Amino acid sequence: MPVVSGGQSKPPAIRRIASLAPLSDAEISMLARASAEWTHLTARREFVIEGDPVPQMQILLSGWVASVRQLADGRRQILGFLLPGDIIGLCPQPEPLALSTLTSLTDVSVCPAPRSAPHGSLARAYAMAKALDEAHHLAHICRVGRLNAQERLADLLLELHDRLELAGLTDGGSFELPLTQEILADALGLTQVHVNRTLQLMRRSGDLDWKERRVTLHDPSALAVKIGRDRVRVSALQSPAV
Amino acid sequence: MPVVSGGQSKPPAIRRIASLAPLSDAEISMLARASAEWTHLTARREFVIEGDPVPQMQILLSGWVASVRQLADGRRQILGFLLPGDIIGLCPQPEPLALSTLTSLTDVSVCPAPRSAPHGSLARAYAMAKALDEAHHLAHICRVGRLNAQERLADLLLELHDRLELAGLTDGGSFELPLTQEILADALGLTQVHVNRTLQLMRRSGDLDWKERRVTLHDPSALAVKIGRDRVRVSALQSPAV
DNA sequence: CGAGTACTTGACGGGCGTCAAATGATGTGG
DNA sequence: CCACATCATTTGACGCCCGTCAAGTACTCG
Repeated sequence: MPVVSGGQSKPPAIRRIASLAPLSDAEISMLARASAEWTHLTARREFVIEGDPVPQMQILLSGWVASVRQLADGRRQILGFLLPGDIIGLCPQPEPLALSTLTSLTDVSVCPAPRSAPHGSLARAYAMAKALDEAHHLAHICRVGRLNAQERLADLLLELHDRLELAGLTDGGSFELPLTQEILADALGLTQVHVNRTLQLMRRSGDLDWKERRVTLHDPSALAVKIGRDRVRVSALQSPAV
Repeated sequence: MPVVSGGQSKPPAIRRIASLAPLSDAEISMLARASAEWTHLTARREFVIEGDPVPQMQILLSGWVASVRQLADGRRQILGFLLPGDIIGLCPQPEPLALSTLTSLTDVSVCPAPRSAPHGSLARAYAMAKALDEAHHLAHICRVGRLNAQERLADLLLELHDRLELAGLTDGGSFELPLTQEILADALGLTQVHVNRTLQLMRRSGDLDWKERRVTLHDPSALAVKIGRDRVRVSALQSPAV
């Protein structure tokens, strides 16, 4: 659960938001206060529905969420994943409608996102978050449009690794991946069976390991080079991470 | 080229922007004045490069632009198309870097986009434009991830039709499509050869016609139903068009 | 009229989907 | 603590959609 830890370091979600812009102490404590009002959500709940009005802006504090579209005949496409520190309902237009359904993949906790002052650092952090969202969507188009199964898997896992790293949720190349192969398949535009086969291949070639909900990329940067992946950059002010 | 016509109706680009929010007369004439300072660009020029700083915000007045990513080994993925009335360089974050390369597919004219007052209708129009961009990107993920070749083609052509309609650039189900089959292939995650074959099929089944750079969808709404496509909606304030 | 570009068509192969079933995990109640 | 249901992973056989390679046919333009 979201515990604002005693004295040591920031909780993952806040740590990640703070990495987007140099927040003031006042802004950090706004976030800390907001995260005290967290709510809980169990796994497999559709808590935002495509086409419905977008609810109050929220911060995902812990757990994983998928942004999903379902086709009439049952096919599903996962548009992206939301990780701790990601913002829900960040839409500049008036009376926004949700562009996708949000489903909790795990137990999840969220809290209301503090309103930002017009020109403060928090507003900048939100703008960066929105831009990163867009960058991830574009990366996903490329993945699904032009990469083969192995490249898709590697590329997605590397993106998730980079994003989780900013929240302090990685341990070297290793991190928790609370997804089933079927969910990966729906994200990558593949079938569950083929994802499985591709994973076997990558395990045997030593690229990764995956047991008990934990993935280990044996050499993330080598893998990134191998498939020709660049890190995401959306602003010149940004360190060359995420 | 961009002629602010004598007395009759608004030029396509302005017409489309005005469809996003109820602009005041003052705002409309700001747009008209801005469009008088248009610049020209010939076809096949990369005028924004991925990773470079984003230039001054501009309005695409006429012509088609592709948002492109090129992989190291030569594969290309087109992330989306920009049509007259679309905004270039609309990024809220500070010192933004371009997330994709912009290539003119035809001769193109652009003009600087007027700065919007903080809470005016023009700001709302820009916010809507940004939201529509996002919606189109998400639609593209689904297309490329889960639709087969025929569905991809139909879905993309329907989207382009709907967007051009708002600019007054359609004639029933028919509109100019200044794209080669190779460019369509790069957008749809297919090969040029397979796009060709798919087009033949759809021609023979009576779904569409395409000669001399002009496509005709014989029955757009029937086609939309056939492939299970909904129109894009990003705000409750929006009429159920585009 | 020749060169370039876009479109068309055919033959063939492979990556990935489909169908089906076995094996292994996880959890719940008796 | 075991019986049993449920869910996730694994594996095999087979086939199709789409990619690849190659050649031929229009168009356009200098």
